[in-house]
Amino acid sequence: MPFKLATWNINSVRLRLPIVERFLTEEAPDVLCLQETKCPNELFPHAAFEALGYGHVAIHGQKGYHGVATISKLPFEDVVRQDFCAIGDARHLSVRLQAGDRRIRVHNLYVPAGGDEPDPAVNVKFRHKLDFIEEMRALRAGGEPDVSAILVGDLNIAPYENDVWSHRQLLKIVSHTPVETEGLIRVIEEGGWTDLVRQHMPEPQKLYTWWSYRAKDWDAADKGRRLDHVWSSPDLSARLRDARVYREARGWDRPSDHVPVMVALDL
DNA sequence: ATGGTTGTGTGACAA
Repeated sequence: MPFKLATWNINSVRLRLPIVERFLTEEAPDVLCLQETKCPNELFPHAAFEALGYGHVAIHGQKGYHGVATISKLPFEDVVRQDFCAIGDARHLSVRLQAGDRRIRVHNLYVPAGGDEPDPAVNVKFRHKLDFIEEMRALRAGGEPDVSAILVGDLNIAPYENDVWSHRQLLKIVSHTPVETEGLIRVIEEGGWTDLVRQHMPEPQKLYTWWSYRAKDWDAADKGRRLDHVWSSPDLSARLRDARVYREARGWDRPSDHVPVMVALDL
């Protein structure tokens, strides 16, 4: 049995419980990393996950905005919540677990969206996003001796040309500007990470994980972006068996604007 | 260029 790990920006874990339960039942990942839970810690729906066999849940939530959670069939040896940019946002959570013969650090991240104006001088949200990416450079695939690493999440950046519906038309749109895409690729390269989804489905294949709620017909227009990512250390990328984007989840009842992304590793 | 939708928690803001 492969080790399966998924990431999903759920846009309210409480409102989306029915489709999260559907995904867990149908696909049975060992670990599911959620972003935008929008749920204070004391209101997190633990019982629903426990009932499906996910007895190990680490949360980092806040009221109203942001929030990440890592839901697992496997126990955690360690949980860390990092306060990126020191402003108290719940945007990072990492756990260490044992899968097969590996110990794995799993980072779950929700990178700031960055607002509409891609100019850090006039838009503090964009400044925050660029600062956040800078701080991510400290996350290394080989950060701990004898521990493999996975980094997932809604990184709110589509780094490659075919991660957006039109490279040319999105070059000045936040999520695909050169300062963001180059910054994220530097995090990948300096950190020793491998983009598992692109390893499995290389450019120039178009790949999207997000479609705006604002489009009249998201499926027909298909103006998507690949904002959700799964990276790993090289020892794990050598064990990659499968990577999938669950496009169909965008059409489920009361969907998130993001869909799940899952990898399977032979461990 | 503009406006389009969704969620939290019932306002204004974030995405």
